[in-house]
Amino acid sequence: MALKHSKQRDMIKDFLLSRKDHPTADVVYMNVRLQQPNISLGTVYRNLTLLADIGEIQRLRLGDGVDHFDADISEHYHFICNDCGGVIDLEMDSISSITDVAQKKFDGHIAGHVTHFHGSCSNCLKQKNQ
Amino acid sequence: MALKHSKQRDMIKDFLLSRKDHPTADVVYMNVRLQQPNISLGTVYRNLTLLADIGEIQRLRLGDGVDHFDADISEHYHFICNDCGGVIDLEMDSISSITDVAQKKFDGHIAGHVTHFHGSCSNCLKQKNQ
DNA sequence: AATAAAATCAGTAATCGTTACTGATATTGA
DNA sequence: TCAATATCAGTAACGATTACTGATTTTATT
Repeated sequence: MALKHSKQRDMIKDFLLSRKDHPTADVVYMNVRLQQPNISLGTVYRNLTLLADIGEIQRLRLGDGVDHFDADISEHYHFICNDCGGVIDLEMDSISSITDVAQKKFDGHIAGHVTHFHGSCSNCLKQKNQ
Repeated sequence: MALKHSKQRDMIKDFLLSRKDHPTADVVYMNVRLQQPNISLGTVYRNLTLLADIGEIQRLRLGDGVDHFDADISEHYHFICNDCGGVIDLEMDSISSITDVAQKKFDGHIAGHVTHFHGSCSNCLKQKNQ
């Protein structure tokens, strides 16, 4: 039952730590394979799921049908560009009070919320205005 | 190019209107099939997508890997029970100001947000306390 | 260091939700 | 009534993810 150390898991975590763009399992696979050519896609999926389960990384479901992964587990919010599909971390004040707003008239217990924002990133805005 | 009327599309929309629990495509399929036994699952998917595209229904991505559909297109928020998986409409004050909070330090354009809440519904809370 | 239990692996097959294709059918404007 | 075409049922294909299998690593114990 105890977790054993694995080189593959380390490489996956290290790769995620090196990226700020929240890659998908497939992107992780393609990149880790550069250093570890015979790693299996199943290993990537298994370790991403394991790392997310033990809380070392975050699994992001941003509505594009593909899971993204983020080694930054601090509470923060994401922006998805409708035009280029890019994912960007947002620097913003806390909105955790929305949980209280939702709790007010609800008789169950609200443990948390999932929020992300969408629109056009500054790069795509520039391109449109030309 | 013009949209033609279809009995199947009507039945799908009517079924969605009759439900408050945001069913998945498969649930729509199983139920509409009771009245229209030879309807195809592809037809259900195609019409759900079409209805969502023209804004007559809402497609909900709640993080469980399956799309849910809602004939109520007014702005409202959803609660997903971590225990039973049920989806419930929340009655709550507007939180649309979170878009402004996110916009403040962001140089792209934020068009909107996607939010849902999770925790334990009142039914599951009761069962745990027994 | 040698050993043994078991976690992890690579490789591959299977699953699941969804989409695309095809020839037949239904709807609609003329 | 007719022709154009949107929609259909049925089925095959797809992409993301998970499960399976026998081989390999890791790790605690000698």
